[in-house]
Amino acid sequence: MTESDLIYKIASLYFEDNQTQQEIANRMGISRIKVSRLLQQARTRGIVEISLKKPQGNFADLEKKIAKQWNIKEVILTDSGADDEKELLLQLGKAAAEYAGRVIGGNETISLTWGRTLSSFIQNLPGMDFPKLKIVQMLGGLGSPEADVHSSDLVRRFSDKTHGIGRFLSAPGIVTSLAVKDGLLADPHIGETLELAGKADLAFVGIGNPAEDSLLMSQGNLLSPQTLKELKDAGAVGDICLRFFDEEGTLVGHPINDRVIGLSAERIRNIPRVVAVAGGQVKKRTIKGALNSGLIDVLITDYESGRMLVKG
Amino acid sequence: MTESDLIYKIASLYFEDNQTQQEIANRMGISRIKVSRLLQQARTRGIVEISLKKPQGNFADLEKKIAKQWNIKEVILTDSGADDEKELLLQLGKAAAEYAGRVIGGNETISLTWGRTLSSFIQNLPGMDFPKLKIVQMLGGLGSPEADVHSSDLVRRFSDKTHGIGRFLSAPGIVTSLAVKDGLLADPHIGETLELAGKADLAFVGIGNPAEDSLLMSQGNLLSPQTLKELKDAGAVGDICLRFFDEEGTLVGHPINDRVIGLSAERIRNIPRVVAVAGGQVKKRTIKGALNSGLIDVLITDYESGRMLVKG
DNA sequence: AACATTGATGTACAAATGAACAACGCGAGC
DNA sequence: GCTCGCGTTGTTCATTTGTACATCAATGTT
Repeated sequence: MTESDLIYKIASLYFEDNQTQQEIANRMGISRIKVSRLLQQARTRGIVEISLKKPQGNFADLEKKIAKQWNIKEVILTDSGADDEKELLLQLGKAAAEYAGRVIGGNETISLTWGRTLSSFIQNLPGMDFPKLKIVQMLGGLGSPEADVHSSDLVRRFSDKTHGIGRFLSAPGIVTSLAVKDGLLADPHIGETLELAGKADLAFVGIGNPAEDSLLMSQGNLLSPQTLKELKDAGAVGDICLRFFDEEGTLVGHPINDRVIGLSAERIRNIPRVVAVAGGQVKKRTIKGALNSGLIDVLITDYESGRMLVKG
Repeated sequence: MTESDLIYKIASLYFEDNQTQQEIANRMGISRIKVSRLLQQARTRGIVEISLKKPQGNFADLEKKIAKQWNIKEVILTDSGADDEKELLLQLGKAAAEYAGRVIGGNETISLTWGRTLSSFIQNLPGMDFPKLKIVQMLGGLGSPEADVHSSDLVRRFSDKTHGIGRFLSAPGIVTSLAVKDGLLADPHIGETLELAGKADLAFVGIGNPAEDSLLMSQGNLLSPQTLKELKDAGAVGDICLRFFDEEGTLVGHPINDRVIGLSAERIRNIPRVVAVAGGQVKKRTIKGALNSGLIDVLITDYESGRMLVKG
C-alpha cells in the first residue's frame, strides 16, 4: 500500500463517510494531525477534487472577477437582454431590491441618494415590517420636490414600504455659495441628519454622469452648462452623491464641492456597505471611475456593463 | 438572482477562494450560520460535488466495504496474483509490516501469537529503534522451540528488529490437563506475562484452521486427530490464539480450552487493536468466522479472500 | 378566532479543524 | 566527525464549524 493508497483511504472515509479526522485517526492508528495533513495532500495531489455546478444563466464567475479586481465586496449582474431603458431600470431595481431583502435585518440605518435607478429600486422593494429601520437622506433635494426621483421622495417611499423611520434633509442639494451651505449646516436638523447619514450601516447610491442629457442637467438647471464643462474639463466621468470623480477614481477638485449639501466622499467611504446601482445608460468609464474611487462596496449593474469592465 | 445563484456564489467563495464562512457572511451581508446552512444545501442540491480519484490498482472500496460489513477498524488487501504459497506469505508479511510501521509509535505493548504468516510479517518488518516497545508472547510455545514459527521465536525476532523488550511465556501452548495449566499460571512469571499480554495496545495474530495438514497438526502432534475431529464436529472453522470459533464466530466449547496457555478470548477482545494476518490457504469460512467472532479489529488478507468474503 | 405546527432564524455552545511552534531525526556538506 | 538545514512529527492554541436550543413568524386546523 503506497502513501497514495492511504491518502485515498482517508479521503474516502472523510469525504464519503463523513467521519471526523479524529475518528479516522483512531481507526487507522495514526495521529489526528497526520490525518489532517494527509487530507491536505489529498487536495494538492488531486486525489480529491471539488467541483461546482454552475446554475444556468448565472454570471457568478464574472461577478467574482470584477469584485476581486476592484477589491469590493460583491458584484451583482442582471440579465442582459434589456433592450430599452425601462426594462433595464426594472431589472436593476429588482436586483437591488432583492439584495436589500438579503442584507437588511431590521435594525440598520440606511442612507439614500437620488435618481431614477434608485426610484426603480424602491419601487420593487418588497414590503417589510421593520419599525426600527432608519432611512436617511444623504443628499439635499434636487429638482422639483414632486418628482419621484427626488431624494426626499425616495426616503419617504422607502420608509413607507419598510415601516421604518425616515430622516429628511430639508435643504437643497446644491446651494449658491459656501456661505449658504455653512449656514444650512449650522441648522441642527440638517447637521444631525447628515451626521446620522454618515453613520449608516448601508447606503444605496446611484451613479451620475456629467452629460448634457443627464437628470442633473434636465431638472431646472441644477448645474449650469458652464459648471458642467468645467467638471468635464477637470476629468470628471461620474458622481456619487454629487461627489465627482475621474476615470481613475480620483475626486475632482472643483468649487461646486463647497456648494453641495450632502455626505462628503470621506464619510461615504466610512459607510461599511455602499451599494451602487447603475447600468446601461451610464458610460463604462463612469462605473470604472466609481469602482476606482473606493466609494462603493457593492456594485449592481447589467451584464453588458460588467463585461465591458473586464474587457478593456 | 435565485437562491441557487446565491448558493453557487457562496460555494465558489468557500471552496475555490478558501474564504471562511464568516468572511463570506460579512461580504454578502448575511449571518454566518446562514452561510453554513447554504453550504449544506450546496451539497444536497448537488451544486458542489466532491469526487475522489482512486489510485491505480487500489482495493480501498472493497476494503471499506468489508470493514463496514463486519464493523471493524480496517481491512487491508494485498495484491492478488500470488500464485504460490510463498509469494502470498511474502505479500501478507509485507503488508502487515507496512501496517506495523504505520501504527507503532514506540511506546506500545504488542502481543503476538505464532504461525507462518506472522513469521513472514516479522521477516519483513523494517528496523526500528524503540527501546520502550514491549513485545509479549500471548500464547505458549507450540512445536519445537527451534522452529521459526514458534511464538517465542517470533517475539525474540520482533524485539531484535525493533530494539524493544521481549516478554516470553515460558510454557507450552497446550498442556495435558487443567491442573497443569493452573499450576503454570500460578507461576508469577507466566501469570504476569499473560496479564501484560492482555493489556497490550496492539496484537498481531494469525488465523489457524483445524485441518489435517495444518501447522497445528504437523508440529509433533500438538493436537490429536481425535481432538481435531471433535473440534470440527463442534463446528470449529478456525482459531485465533487457539481459541476456536465456528463460522458464526461463536466460540466452540471444548475441553481443550482448559488446556491452552494463552490469552482468553475475552481478553483478546479487550485489546484495542487486534490485527489478524491470514490469507490464501486459510478457507473462506475461517476468515468469516474470525470476523464474526469480534476478536479482531483489523484484517490483512489477500484480494481474492476479500472478494470471497463479500460475494457469498 | 384560538391554537398547534412547520419552517426559518439567530444564539450559545461544543466539537472539529488548522496554524504556529518546538523537538527530533536524518542526511548533506564542510 | 561535526554541524547545518531540511523535513517530519506531535503539542498547544486559536479559529472555524456544526449542533442544540429558543424564538418568531407564517400557515393551516379545529
